[in-house]
Amino acid sequence: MNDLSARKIAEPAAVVAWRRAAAEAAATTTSDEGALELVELFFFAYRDFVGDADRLLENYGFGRAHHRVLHFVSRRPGLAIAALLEILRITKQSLNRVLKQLLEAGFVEAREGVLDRRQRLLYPTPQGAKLARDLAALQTARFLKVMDELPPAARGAASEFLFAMIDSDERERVRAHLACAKAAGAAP
Amino acid sequence: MNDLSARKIAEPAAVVAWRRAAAEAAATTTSDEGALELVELFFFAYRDFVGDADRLLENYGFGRAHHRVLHFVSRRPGLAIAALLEILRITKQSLNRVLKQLLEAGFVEAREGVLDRRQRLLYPTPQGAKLARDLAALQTARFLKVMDELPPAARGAASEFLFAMIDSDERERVRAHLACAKAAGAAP
DNA sequence: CTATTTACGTCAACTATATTGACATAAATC
DNA sequence: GATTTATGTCAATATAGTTGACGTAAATAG
Repeated sequence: MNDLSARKIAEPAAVVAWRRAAAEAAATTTSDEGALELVELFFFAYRDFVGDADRLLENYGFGRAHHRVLHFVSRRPGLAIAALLEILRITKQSLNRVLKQLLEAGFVEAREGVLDRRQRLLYPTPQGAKLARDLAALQTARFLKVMDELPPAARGAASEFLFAMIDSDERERVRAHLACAKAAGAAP
Repeated sequence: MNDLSARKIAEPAAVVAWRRAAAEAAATTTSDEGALELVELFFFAYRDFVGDADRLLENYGFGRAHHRVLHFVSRRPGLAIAALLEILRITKQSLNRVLKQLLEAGFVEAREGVLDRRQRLLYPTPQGAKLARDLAALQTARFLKVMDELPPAARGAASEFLFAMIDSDERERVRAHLACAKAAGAAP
């Protein structure tokens, strides 16, 4: 029932039907009704997207908050507290509780900054890096499957679409952040 | 700074640069690194997407939970409790707190089911319908702006992409739900 | 060199959203 | 008449967040 290889064969009926409906709805311009559908689709898509990781996190006694911290620390090793707070948009008090747990459990470690010794730069431990990879694998698997299901022409569009959904005054920051993460990920 | 009309002219630099990068990254197949970027873009996009509504909800002393209930009740008037619980994937105890507040504040009303008198069918009051419209307007505005920024060929792809992101065994349900909401919305 | 600012930690009280578990009621159904 | 179903409710608990106040060490401005 949950077999991935079977899905490709068993499921396209809904996808095909949807593709037709979507194409009709968005043929020329997007209507208000079409936009309302997108609102709901976005809600359902995000719900299922985070659901994958939630189930794995339970085994470690962690929640979504831990996941987000571990993810961004792993993607950007050497991240300072302030930078992390800005990404997550939470208060330092809220971060501190989950971060402390990750530090104590040995999934993240903090090193004194070399340029600025007030900073505590965050790094994943080997254990933390492994969990981050496992979590990321679940989520990238969903995207890779989606890309496989989508017609090739629509693949780049997904990325453009998501980027356009971000507040315009935040996009540069996000782009810089992604570039930084890409550089960090390429090294080891 | 937050002027919508100005954005169209002031902002496309980032969008254009991104479009090129996205096209390159997803030219043939989507790599693991590309999928990781999508994971983060999805996070940031959702964060900003719900942020709009959050600010409006504050004026009413409501939170996201109230928003979700009000949204689905407004989109599907006559929704039964059990159906709403399945959509939201929360427990009835959790729903009850939020729903009670919406009922007391006069944004939602419950009527006894005619076919099954055990059911409490939920309807938005005129006041609730107005708030739901205002909230939806914020979110559809974001989508409409995005669709405007995107090349026409990419517009249908957004909908397809989001639909494909939903758990495959949930898609039929979502599709049915959307069809129902569309029918309800078309009437008045 | 002193004064201020910055980066961070921490204690405390509180809110919002969710959970599990147990029990209650009325209506529908077998 | 017995059971299942749709819903409500009380209680305890967990998670994730908030505001506000205060502390400390290091960087930086005067």
